Amino acid sequence: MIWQYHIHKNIVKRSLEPIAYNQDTEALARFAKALGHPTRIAILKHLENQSCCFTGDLVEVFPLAQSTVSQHLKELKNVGLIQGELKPPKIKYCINKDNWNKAKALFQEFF
Amino acid sequence: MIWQYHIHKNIVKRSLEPIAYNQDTEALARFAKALGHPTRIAILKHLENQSCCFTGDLVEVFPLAQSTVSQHLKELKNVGLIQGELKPPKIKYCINKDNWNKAKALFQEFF
DNA sequence: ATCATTCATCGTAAATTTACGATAGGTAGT
DNA sequence: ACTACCTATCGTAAATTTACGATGAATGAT
Repeated sequence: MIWQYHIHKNIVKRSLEPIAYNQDTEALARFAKALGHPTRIAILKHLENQSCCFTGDLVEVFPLAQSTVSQHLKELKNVGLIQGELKPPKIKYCINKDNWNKAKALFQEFF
Repeated sequence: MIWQYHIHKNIVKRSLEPIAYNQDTEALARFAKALGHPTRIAILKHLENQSCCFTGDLVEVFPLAQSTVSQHLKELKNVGLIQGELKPPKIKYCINKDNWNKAKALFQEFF
């Protein structure tokens, strides 16, 4: 049964170079990915109601560590759906209308 | 410097019980997550054009292993965005209109 | 019954995500 | 300068995702 050893040695060669999809497809997937966690959806819904809020507010709303909330905010910021404004000693987060509308348009076009 | 040992022994207690968000938030996040990969977006766009297609067609379109394409299809099927119909020896995949419209409505309401 | 075709599933490796506590940084007030 | 406050970042563990090749299951044809 020596062959078993060889069979289980299937080293996978991963295609390093990512597939180049068209711009809209990539953008839509990026937005969708950012929306792909209930906490982030909830954060955005909260921001839509309040228009703006501070990190601390969210930490009180969600039963999550402050660092975890911060991480979710970072992701939303990275795709551009929100933006932070320094209001010392706090940071005020708002929806980034431009990119919000971009995302909206992409989803509308898609569906 | 014995304390270093203890400092680095920060075992994380993960909150096992997931947060209960409201139904729509969960559903929207689930759909968004499924759309959160460019390949899956591309597959759905393809299905919108063709109305339907076979797994094999997609394997030719994308530079991905057959098993990988199949896995993406499975995820789309799991959230209900597509459905498969046996057309031996192939399987014909189409968009699931009901759930597609459900997703559409959730995104529209959200934006 | 056997074979070819088509696709799903298994097993696995690497990468990424998600959560936490601990720590660092930046600003306002004392 | 020191302190208090708020938030970002670091380091890490566990879970999940994404990719592959190999295998298995189901059907139609020979």
